[in-house]
Amino acid sequence: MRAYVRVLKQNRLKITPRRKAVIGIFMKCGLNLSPYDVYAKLKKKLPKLGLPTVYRILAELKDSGILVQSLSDDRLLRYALCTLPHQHHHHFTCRKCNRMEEVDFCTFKAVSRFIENRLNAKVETHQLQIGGLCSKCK
Amino acid sequence: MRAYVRVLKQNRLKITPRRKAVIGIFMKCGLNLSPYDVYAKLKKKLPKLGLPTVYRILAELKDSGILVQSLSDDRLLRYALCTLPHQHHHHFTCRKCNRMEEVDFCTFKAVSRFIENRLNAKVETHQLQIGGLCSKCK
DNA sequence: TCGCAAATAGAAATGATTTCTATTTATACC
DNA sequence: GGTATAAATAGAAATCATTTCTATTTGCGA
Ligand SMILES: [Mn+2]
Ligand SMILES: [Mn+2]
Ligand SMILES: [Zn+2]
Ligand SMILES: [Zn+2]
Repeated sequence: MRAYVRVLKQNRLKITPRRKAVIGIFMKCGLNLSPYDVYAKLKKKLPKLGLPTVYRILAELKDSGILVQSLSDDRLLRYALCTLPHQHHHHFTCRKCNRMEEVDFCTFKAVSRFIENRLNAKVETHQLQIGGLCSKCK
Repeated sequence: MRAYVRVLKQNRLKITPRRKAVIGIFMKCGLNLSPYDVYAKLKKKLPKLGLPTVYRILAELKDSGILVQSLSDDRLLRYALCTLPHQHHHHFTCRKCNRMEEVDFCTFKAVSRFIENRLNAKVETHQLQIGGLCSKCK
């Protein structure tokens, strides 16, 4: 939490109970969570919490690099903690427990070269979603 | 078009003017289109066309393998023609003209091995979105 | 401690997508 | 070519995740 507070300050975001609570939820369960998931998990401790606040905080934490947003098949918003901000990598998501893990390995350069040669295009971005079963769930 | 009609029949879908028109739009412009894009492009020729019909036809054509659905950052539905159905490959999308091109090259096996060794997880799926500028737009 | 910009709650709006139902249409069969 | 039937469609309405708005509260620098 100490480190996250530092990141909040770096980004000129005030250290509010809501923001700490949202980060706490992710630290505790380490899952891939939707805004409503976060809202539901915090509703007991913070009965006055509003859903728009959760949406805003999640977006801010993403912009700060604390969270990553995952594009899932259902096209709903989902976020998870990222421990390697500002460093190119990918994420593996368990389809059963929904846990997300860092994948600090990328072979995209070869694909990029293939595309630039074959299609004569300029490759700028790539995003990889990896799914399966984590060590606990398989 | 001939080939697409065959695919429709294989999937027990009737050959209707709407379905042919939707396929025709993709054949003509070859872009990555949202349901509303398709609707707008067809509204002149088919003034009575309804948006729910477009949504349904796009989903059917995707299920038949004629179209692929792309996950874009805005999380809206988007479809494009796929000429390599039932064959593992990826797609490159031009951020300027929105054209989509086949990328019949994949280096994911190495990433998969890395994950299985490092995380002791079972990798099942992967999806790759590639963006940049096509040969015409760059 | 005080003042103020930032953060929040709650209500409301938005807008993409889906559902529902009555009507129309493609096509298998004669 | 005509007919029966299930599939397809239009149009209205519902759904529901997400965003916007505004009055109130709060963190924190001075
Ligand atoms: Mn990460
Ligand atoms: Mn394809
Ligand atoms: Zn798991
Ligand atoms: Zn282009």
